[in-house]
Amino acid sequence: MEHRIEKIKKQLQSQSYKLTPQREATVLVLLEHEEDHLSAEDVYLLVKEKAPEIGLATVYRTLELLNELEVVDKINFGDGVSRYDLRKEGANHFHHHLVCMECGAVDEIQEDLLGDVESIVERDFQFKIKDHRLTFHGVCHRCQTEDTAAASETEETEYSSK
Amino acid sequence: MEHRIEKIKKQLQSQSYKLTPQREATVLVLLEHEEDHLSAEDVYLLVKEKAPEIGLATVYRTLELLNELEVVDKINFGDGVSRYDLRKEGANHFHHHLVCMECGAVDEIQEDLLGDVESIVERDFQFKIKDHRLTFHGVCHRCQTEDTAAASETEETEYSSK
DNA sequence: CTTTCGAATTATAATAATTACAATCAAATA
DNA sequence: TATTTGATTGTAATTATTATAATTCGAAAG
Repeated sequence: MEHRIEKIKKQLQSQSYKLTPQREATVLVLLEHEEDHLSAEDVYLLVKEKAPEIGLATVYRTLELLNELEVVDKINFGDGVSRYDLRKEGANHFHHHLVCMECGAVDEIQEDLLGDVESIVERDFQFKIKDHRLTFHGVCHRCQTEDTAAASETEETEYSSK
Repeated sequence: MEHRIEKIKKQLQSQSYKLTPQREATVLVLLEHEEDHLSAEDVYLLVKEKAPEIGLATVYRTLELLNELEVVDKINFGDGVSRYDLRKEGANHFHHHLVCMECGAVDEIQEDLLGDVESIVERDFQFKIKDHRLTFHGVCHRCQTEDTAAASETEETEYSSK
């Protein structure tokens, strides 16, 4: 964990940015919640526990910066907020997502899967691919088994969808 | 063109919704701009030309309704606004997009391409896929040829997301 | 060690997208 | 015709995000 912060620090410094305490706290929160898909507001609240004096605008700016450095990916699942997802170590492509339409859970797929598709697209459309976003919407394995077992118990979603 | 409106009308009626003049004007605008990826605001301005008395809230509501009926797909390219994309006639899956990081153009891919990938995902993750979103970010064929022509014009290829 | 300078941060204000609200209107029904 | 129901309107409210201006911090120079 420690060396990942070091690495990010070097990335920042290579572009003459600094790893300020606020930025460090933000990165720490992201590392500790690698599995989740936090919104800027979520990150803000969590960082505040470590560094209560931080401002929301700083969190936005830090996330923006980390996005430019490709440390995090900004993603939108259509619920009105942007979420920030830490890129896996050594990953050269953005991972994919499975969004459950019933419980709201978001699972990740680390495997590439798109290699062939990308070759086809680059050839047929003469489009130089730099990045991709692939999200499947459907029913996760948890909800499938629940559904067959207990008919339809209203399940609260993970995200507070306004 | 006329029969597509008829079809949408029937879809509405089958769920006991009505094709009101405002809804009809909105659908018409969508049909006339099938190639584009309009935001709610864009649609509003265009519909106003046909039906000046329409309100923005009605446009939002109509688009929401059409989205539920799967007549349009709501999509977000990360620029802060939702865009509404008419589903091709007879299409049973949402089409894919190529977003150019240089000129901002958005091209569409109608071919499926994901059949194999979806089989793998459904099997390996026991995830029942209902819908998908696939977007490639990169450089479109137009910008590629421009780039090679005027190779050393601007070194800056940074993509300002806003 | 002190001064200086520029980047970073803060609180707050502004903007932009979207949704909620309350009154009005229109078609459908009795 | 009177009543009910659903749709629309303009506006207000809410939410996410970005811009601003003043302040602080930290490294480099003296």
